[in-house]
Amino acid sequence: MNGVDTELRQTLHRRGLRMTPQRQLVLDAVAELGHATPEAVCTRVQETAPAVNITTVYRTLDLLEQLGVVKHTHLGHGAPTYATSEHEHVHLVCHHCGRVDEIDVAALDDLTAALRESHGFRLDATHVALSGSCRDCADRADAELAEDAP
Amino acid sequence: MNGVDTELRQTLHRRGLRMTPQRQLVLDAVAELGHATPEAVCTRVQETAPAVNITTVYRTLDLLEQLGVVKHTHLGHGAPTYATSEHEHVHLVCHHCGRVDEIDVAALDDLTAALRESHGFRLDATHVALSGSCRDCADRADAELAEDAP
DNA sequence: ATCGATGCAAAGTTTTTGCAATGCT
DNA sequence: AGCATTGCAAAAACTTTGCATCGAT
Repeated sequence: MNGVDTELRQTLHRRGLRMTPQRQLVLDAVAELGHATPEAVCTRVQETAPAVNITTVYRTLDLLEQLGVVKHTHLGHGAPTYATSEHEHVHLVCHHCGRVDEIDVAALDDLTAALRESHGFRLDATHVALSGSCRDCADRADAELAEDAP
Repeated sequence: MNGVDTELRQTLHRRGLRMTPQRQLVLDAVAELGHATPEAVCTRVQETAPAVNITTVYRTLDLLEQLGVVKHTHLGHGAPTYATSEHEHVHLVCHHCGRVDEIDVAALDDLTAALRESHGFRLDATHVALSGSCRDCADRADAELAEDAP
């Protein structure tokens, strides 16, 4: 029924690990939520299975990441967020309003190539968010500046 | 004697705030350490003044940041790191070995311009680290792959 | 003398760990 | 049945808050 779950079951079996309801639910939650904190994943999972402990969510997220099924991203402030590996993108986080936009990884291709050439550094563009001001907050800041010194 | 401290004293006075030994020490520690966690700053400060509490370090770092004297950066994993505003650079963090390199902000100028044009997003390149593999870890990973499939 | 700054202790958040009980295969 | 997985509780890591005391101006 769910291709992602079937794939996960097989991946687990290959390593002698087991498929459990909790793991299904966590993976489903991550896939649905797009990019979610462990806390958010837990809340979502508990809507279906209230008994699932947040400890299990943390452990499952770690496991799924080791298996390459999900990846976490640091948005800058508090908790990391998890998303399925297919859903990879670069995050633009506004540190004024907290808004998160997503852009294509290709936007960093030039930078990736340059860093590799100049420093031997292999950039993982999806692992960190880029921080700054979104259009709205930047415009608002500009407007306020204009008031002070017209 | 120390220009940074004198400047700080004046900045504080403008807002009716006070210059204290603790604030001097915290600022000095941040300047010396380059990019340091609150914990590391505290340790450094306590080498000179053992009585200084980590609470004060947190409070002082927040204050110094509000004043624009220091800025914090999220390196990806645990605690944020603080550096003086003059010392701004982009961090390259290896998530295999934890190594942190610094590169010039200019390396992201093209990206900054592109994001601003395409999304109205004003990138603050110094606020987040770029994550990936450093040259050594990448080479090591390549070598191991070559062993498995020669 | 005033009022901001500090230290201490305690609590809040987020994440990890140990261990007995559970349940997948 | 065997052993991975889970839940619970406790600890660890990181940060914030309340309050009485201290000290810069």
